[in-house]
Amino acid sequence: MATTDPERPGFLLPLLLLAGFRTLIDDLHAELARQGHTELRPLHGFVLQAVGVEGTTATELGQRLGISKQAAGKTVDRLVALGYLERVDDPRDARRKLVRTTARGRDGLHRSAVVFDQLRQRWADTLGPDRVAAMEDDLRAVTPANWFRLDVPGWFGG
Amino acid sequence: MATTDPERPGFLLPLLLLAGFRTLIDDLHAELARQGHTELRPLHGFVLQAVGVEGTTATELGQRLGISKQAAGKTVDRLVALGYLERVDDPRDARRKLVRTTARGRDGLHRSAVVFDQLRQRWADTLGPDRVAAMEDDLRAVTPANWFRLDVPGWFGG
DNA sequence: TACGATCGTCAACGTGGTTGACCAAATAGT
DNA sequence: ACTATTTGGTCAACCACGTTGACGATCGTA
Repeated sequence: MATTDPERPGFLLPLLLLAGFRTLIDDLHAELARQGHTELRPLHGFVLQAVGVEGTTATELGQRLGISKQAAGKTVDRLVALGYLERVDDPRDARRKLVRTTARGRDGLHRSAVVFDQLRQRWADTLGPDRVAAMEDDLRAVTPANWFRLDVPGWFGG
Repeated sequence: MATTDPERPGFLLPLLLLAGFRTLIDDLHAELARQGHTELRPLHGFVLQAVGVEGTTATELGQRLGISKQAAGKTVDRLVALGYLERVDDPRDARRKLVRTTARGRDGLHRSAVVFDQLRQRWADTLGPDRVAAMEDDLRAVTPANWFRLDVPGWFGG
């Protein structure tokens, strides 16, 4: 039975994980803003990623993000208004409306991937590539696989 | 100039950090609910922690959490309604209203600390104590020190 | 004493989440 | 072929959390 090291109380771990997440996301969006994507919010990037290049429907998007289809629809509305997504009628099913990324959406998506790679590289430069890889492997070992719930605002707040 | 390993794209790192954070917080609140604190939301635990055992004012709480005093006041309202906080007039300054934890609040705070220690221990059992410590040290090295902004819902969503 | 800074609160609003209800369209069953 | 059920999208009402602006009440100070 190991006792708790008073130097390393358990509550620090989640704070550090959140700080790491937030640092990456803030750095990403600072850089995206510099590259012209000033309106993009953290949430939007994840939604864009979830829509992907093939497109989806609002209902399916909701399932992917772990939120209701109504919430997904609202977020799509906003991203449509911002010019990142578009709705297209599905010729094979008049009920469905396909949600697709626009050229601007794909640009944001591509730039995000590039910046994320750069940020990871920056961490690797600071910590060493093996330490970053170890962190990823360790986190994978203690978190459910293929996890992707994006209802962060509602989850955290309530 | 290192190139990006296609096996380890940069966007995975923030997802894993978020997943780690969320896993810990979800496990904490599942256990707290089991111990009688069913109404506590993730945000509330942090607010409780920020109030501390000495108490504060809404304005100071807002500064600690990185949110406006109005937002802090609203959250205090909710935690008062839930029985975790109480407001007391400051006898030395009629403008100020001290926010203090109730007995129930202190109970939740204490249980949270215990559960967080247990969860960290569980990670140490899985990964090895050195790996958890390394993760903490590494995260500390790449995040701003003494960071504590808790405006997560508004930050992420917008 | 009068003035400026501070504390708490009220009001209005934006954003993201929920559930319930509903219509239209596709699919399944008799 | 005609119902009956399921499915996709939207509208409406609501809650939680954040924002800014305004405004009394109180404190500290010039």
